[in-house]
Amino acid sequence: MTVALKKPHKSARKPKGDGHLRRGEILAAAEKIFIAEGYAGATIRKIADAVGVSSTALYMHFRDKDQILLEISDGAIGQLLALNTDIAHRPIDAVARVKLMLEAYMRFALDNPNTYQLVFCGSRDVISKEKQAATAELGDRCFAEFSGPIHEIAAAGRLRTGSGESAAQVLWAACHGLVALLITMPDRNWAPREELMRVTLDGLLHGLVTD
Amino acid sequence: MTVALKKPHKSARKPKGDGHLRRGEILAAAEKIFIAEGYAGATIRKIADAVGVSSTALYMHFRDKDQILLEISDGAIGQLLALNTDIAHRPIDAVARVKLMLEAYMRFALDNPNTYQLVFCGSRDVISKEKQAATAELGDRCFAEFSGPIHEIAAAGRLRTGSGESAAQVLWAACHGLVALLITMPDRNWAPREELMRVTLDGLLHGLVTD
DNA sequence: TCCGATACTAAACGGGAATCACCCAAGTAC
DNA sequence: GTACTTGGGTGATTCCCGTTTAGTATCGGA
Repeated sequence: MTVALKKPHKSARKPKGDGHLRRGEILAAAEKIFIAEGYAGATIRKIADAVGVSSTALYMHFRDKDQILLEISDGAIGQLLALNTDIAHRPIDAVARVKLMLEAYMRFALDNPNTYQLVFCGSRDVISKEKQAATAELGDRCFAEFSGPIHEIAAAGRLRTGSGESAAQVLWAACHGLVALLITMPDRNWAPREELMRVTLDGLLHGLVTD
Repeated sequence: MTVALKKPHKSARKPKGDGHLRRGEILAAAEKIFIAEGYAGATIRKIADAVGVSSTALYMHFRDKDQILLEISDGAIGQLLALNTDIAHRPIDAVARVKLMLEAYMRFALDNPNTYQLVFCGSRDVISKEKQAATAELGDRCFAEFSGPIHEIAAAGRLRTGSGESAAQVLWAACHGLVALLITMPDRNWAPREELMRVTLDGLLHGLVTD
């Protein structure tokens, strides 16, 4: 019964994880490595070593490497979605909601650069399209949440140019561009991040939305 | 003397490329494959096969795979730089020059998606920082060329908010974001590209620059 | 007590980039 | 002509990757 009585097996095999405990262990280890070393750095073997298990064992719990990392990303994107829905329900001006959402989006990206890259900069080179299904759907819901207030603004006739849809896409793209460049080229001579974010938001909102 | 007299060697070895001809052959083959299949698809072996040479031979002419692909990118970015310098010297309003440059930038990206991704979306995962030296320098010169008219605008006191430097970076980032998303997520429900580009440019310029 | 399911393992596969030790042709010096 | 150098070429090898295969230890239940 007690652990101490366990006879040493001939193999150094790790005992079964009780229940679905092992799955969580793998995700936790993978997340740590992924955050520290990015997609390419988080190899199956490294993750397995960190858990103290053979690389093959990961395939008991996950279909492949991408599933592990996308599952991690799902968690993170879920947080982003939660932020967005929270902001969406605040009783404030639609423009203010848009601003808050985009700010939250950019801070999220800068706080989780590897996750952000995996989900939003992932070329089809690195990760195949079909596997992204679940994560992409979460991203869609984020965007939908964000589109809400934009369409309110459009419906109120406050868009200086373009449709609500294109305005939403452009706002998203501009913020994406800023954080993507900050993440992938961190050594450039950037103006202070806060100012860049402010200029992006103020500039675009002032240019797109009439008072 | 004549080629016809050449005795067949025991090996099917490809004869030496005269002069530095082989180097060009490799670049041409690599470019074709890279454009068609992207970074991961352009493997050393595929390129070597296309040239009709062993994979090892590529290392006679290039330090590693990245050097080949970055050299290709240099050519493309050179074109972009030429476009920018051309526009820079036109006798038109600074705002108009900015607009033209950004438009040219976006069209270039959409026309050369793989090159664009390699240079501007390249995570450190995929391609190490030091190797980017030459290409990054070209990119810098592009940005410098682009910054010129922006600083003119700033000097004329026509900037509604932020410094010239931050305005330039924000404008670049916004355009980057748009094309990066269009390239990496081509299947989304995008508004027409022309409208997205127009709304981005009109919106931001209207928001940042006073008449 | 045996049995099947489950969670694990070592070993191997195939394919990437890069390197190794060697090879051959051509030029040049003597 | 003969030796030496040099530059472009090669097949085999190394190392790492994700993934697969075939086999093994352990456990819950009949």
